[in-house]
Amino acid sequence: MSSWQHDESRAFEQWERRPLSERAMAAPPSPYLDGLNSAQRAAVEALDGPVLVLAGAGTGKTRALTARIAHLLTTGRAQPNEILSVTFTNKAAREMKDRVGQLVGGRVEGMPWLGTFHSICVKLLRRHAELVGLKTNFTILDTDDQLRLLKQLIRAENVDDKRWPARMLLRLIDRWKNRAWTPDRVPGAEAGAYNHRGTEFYEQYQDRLKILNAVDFGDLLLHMVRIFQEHPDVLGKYQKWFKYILVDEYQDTNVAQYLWLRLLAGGHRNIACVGDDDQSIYGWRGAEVGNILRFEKDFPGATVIRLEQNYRSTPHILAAASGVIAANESRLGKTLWTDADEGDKVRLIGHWDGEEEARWIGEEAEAYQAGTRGHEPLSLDDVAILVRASFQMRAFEDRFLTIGLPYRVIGGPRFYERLEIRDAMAYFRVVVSPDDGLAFERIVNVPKRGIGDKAQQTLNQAARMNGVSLLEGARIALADGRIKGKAAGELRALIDGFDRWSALLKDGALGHVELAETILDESGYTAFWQNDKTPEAPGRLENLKELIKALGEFENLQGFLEHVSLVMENEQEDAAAKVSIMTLHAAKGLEFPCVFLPGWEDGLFPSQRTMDESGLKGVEEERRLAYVGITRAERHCTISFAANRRVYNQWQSALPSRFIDELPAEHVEVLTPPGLYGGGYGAAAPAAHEIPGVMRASDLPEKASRADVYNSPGWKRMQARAGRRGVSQPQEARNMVIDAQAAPAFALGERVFHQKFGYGAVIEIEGDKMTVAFEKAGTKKVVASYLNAADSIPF
DNA sequence: CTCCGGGACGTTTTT
DNA sequence: CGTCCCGGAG
Repeated sequence: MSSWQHDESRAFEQWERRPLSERAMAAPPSPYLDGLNSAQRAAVEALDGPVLVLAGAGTGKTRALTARIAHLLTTGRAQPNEILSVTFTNKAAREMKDRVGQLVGGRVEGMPWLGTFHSICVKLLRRHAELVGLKTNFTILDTDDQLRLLKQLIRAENVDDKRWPARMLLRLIDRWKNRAWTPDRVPGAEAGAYNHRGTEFYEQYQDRLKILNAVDFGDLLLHMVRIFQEHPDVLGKYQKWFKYILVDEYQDTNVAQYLWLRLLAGGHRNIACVGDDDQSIYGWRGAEVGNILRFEKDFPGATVIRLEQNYRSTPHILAAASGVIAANESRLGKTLWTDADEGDKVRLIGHWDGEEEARWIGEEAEAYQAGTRGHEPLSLDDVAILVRASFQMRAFEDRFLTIGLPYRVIGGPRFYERLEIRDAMAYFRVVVSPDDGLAFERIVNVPKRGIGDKAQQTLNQAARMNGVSLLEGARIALADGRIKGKAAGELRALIDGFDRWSALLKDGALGHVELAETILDESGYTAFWQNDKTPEAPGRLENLKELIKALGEFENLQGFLEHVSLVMENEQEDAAAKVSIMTLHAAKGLEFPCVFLPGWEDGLFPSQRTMDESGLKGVEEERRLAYVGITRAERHCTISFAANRRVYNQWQSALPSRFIDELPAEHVEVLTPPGLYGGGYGAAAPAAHEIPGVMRASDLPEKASRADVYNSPGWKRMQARAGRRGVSQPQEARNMVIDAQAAPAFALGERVFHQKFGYGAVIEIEGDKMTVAFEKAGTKKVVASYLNAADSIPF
């Protein structure tokens, strides 16, 4: 953490140690104001009425936001529990809590109402659940549960779920909930949706949720909006209680969130929204840029503050980003500037194909690391590759695995989405909330108990006929003798298990951690994975252990379940320096000294599908994504594209992205593709251009041209080569850098284990490169340091 | 219940 | 070219 934060908290502690009389005579110190620029300061001090802070990328938004909270607290305007402060992600919430804590010297015992929209809504909804027909221990369904539920409904209506997939219906309902449309308020224009039965299914779905005592993510907001609308007394209470409201990433709010905020701010209107219309990249999942564009109309008399001084990137990078985003029509408009040193131009390079692009970027990353780019050596942690779509990652993974360049993929499946975690959670859910039929259904036959489809149908029937939960239905079916034989015995044992565990939960005889372990052991779930011989099994057991460990940090099972469905993340810190690979979406909010932006080809980026579905609006959102990508870079930014790319293993050619034309030429250095031009581009030092220390949007850039790239000698050579050979495979990798570190010794024929490919046998050894015949993944060439001896993997 | 093969599909994703 | 899902066969 930077030192100013420590200094400030120390100053505050000193202040608190002074005698009361002294403190009463002087204004409290406000060290959190130190070092803020005037716009940031304005954003901190404009406390009353609606405020919109338009915070460009890298302009110190979080700093202003946290200082604002510190200011509210220090001036005594509000107690910590009277500030409602909303973010989108848990990560953002955590960061804000940490930083506020540092600013006010840890004096604040948490801030109960600083959190994500969803976590705050859960808290509120638990208090008022009965107002929407729920019990206070309702469970939160995830996408998987939702899909299974919808599938049941669809099948019950004899609808062909091939033609009308549950996914489609789920997306539809999701969209409607994002817009705060309850089934009765879905506009007529949407009547044709899902074969004219969309609203009907929506209604059924909501009915089922109520019976299950469950909500989905959308409901968390929707229920609260409804409660606020229908119970003015409840709303009034919270309007008074939350004296100040702060919202982060306002451009990402959907209609339901907007309504929720507007209702809560309806009294005093002390609402401060921070956001950047140019970074709105979640329109496809319901975010309404309109919310931020309309702010001044929604909240008349609002103060609008622009944060425009950028502390992250060099002028060239900023100019490139500004040049691109300037092509968008609907924006509030900001002019980012910096007084940082000029730095490198944004580099642009075209490649023959995607594999060559990956190869080149791998070498560049190594060159930055070694410091042979004419700069200070960088850590691999400082290097990021940001792609439009996750399938692009594979080319990089393959390449980096081959050359032994350490990398990490950010994103991917979350911890709580893993099979074993969800199974374990389902057991806990039934114990905590016996009405949760979806959870019961999930594990009734996991591990295998001989309770197959037919038996499950019987259970469902019994539950429905008697209007009870699935668990109760199971009891009835057993008593009736409708379930017989092996299945009956197993089912009885399972139900007895749940009764026993529920009793243990109630009388608290066992700590919840022990209880959880008991459940997993007695249900046979742990043994199920211990007996499993697939390569994934050890990892899964490991994850279960982690789950139990995490459980220890909570007071009870319910709190934990909530945490896992709402919060739990999958980031194990690991010390080794690695190149980061992630999507542009995942990169929002992050920054790296060195950024590579590959795959800038029309159809890929901007994505064809977005253009087809959303036309110009879609292109604008893609352009904002480009803007987000470029503005992640602090000092080095390299954009690249490939003329040919293998898509579903077919070669396709593409034109460079239209966004490349929008890059201002004077801030871009066009490189010549490697291996074609007597050793490359490296010698060409950038001409020393005069860059004003402060950039304005008025220096509007001439556009770089695709022609620049096409006319480069390297490109022409590539074309010539293409003509000779037709569309072809890329050339074999040339001599690769051999890793100096000693390779672990493996014998020919030895059984080995690889994190990604599983088990295999070594069939060829070439220095530190092993050719391994993997049992599942086929024959691959990999670096020995990625392999373990198979017998060293614990079972 | 489990296994295998045919067929469809193949952005972005948080909570 | 893979992967995933579903349905039918064993």
